[in-house]
Amino acid sequence: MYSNDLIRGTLRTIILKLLSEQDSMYGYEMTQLVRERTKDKIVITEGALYPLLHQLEAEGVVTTESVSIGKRVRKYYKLTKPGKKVAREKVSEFDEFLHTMQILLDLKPI
Amino acid sequence: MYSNDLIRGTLRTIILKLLSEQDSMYGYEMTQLVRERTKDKIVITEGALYPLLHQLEAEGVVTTESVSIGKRVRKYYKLTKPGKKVAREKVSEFDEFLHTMQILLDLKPI
DNA sequence: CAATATACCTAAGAAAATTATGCATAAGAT
DNA sequence: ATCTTATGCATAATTTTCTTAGGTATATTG
Repeated sequence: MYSNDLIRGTLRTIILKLLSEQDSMYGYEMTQLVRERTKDKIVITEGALYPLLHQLEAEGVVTTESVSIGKRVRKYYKLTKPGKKVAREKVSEFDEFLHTMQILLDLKPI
Repeated sequence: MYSNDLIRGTLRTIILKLLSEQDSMYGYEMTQLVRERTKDKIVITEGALYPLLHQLEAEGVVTTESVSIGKRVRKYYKLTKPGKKVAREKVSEFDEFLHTMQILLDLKPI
């Protein structure tokens, strides 16, 4: 698990990337997928995730659909058409940013 | 210039890295070096920088020395011995973090 | 001699996250 | 059977970190 300040600022990018791959996802699923892929090195907290998802919805980046699974409800999130563009731009901006940071910090490429 | 939320959380790492290369630097010099190296894509604001430098001093990561240049005063910052270790760890943690993000976001290495 | 660059600093407020809750159902373990 | 863990949503108080906006002063350049 990385210290918090590293992860700070990356959450939006991560979520948009996942949604641009998976077509449709619910919150809990996102937290688990990130844990899996990063071997618990990046853990998304719910207190950060849900407010962000609501914000994305308010911005029109995603739409939601609630689906009943037994007696529980899952809320699926899906990128809107403009949301897809936002996601592409955000990920590509982050990509560029990583390059810049590698140069700035004189880190070896992978 | 990247959107602010990307840079968020990276300032401490950047400063520690610069200090571990340059031996001794003053605040304004840091802002200029970062601008140069990143071609203005990352710009450190003074409102963020100086409080951080004071914090690093309070933590014992750096020591300071004020030097008069004509009638102006420059405040040079230098890593302490434990500070050097802190810097190495921080940069290497960030390096690892970048790798993890590249995998998570499925970005091509450079 | 005016504008820009150098050089430090702080304070108010915003933004994004953490931490701590809360509620409820489902599944697995003892 | 029942206790714990996992699933699944959510919010509210606080903290951290940054932006924005100031303030002061000297040095340099056009």
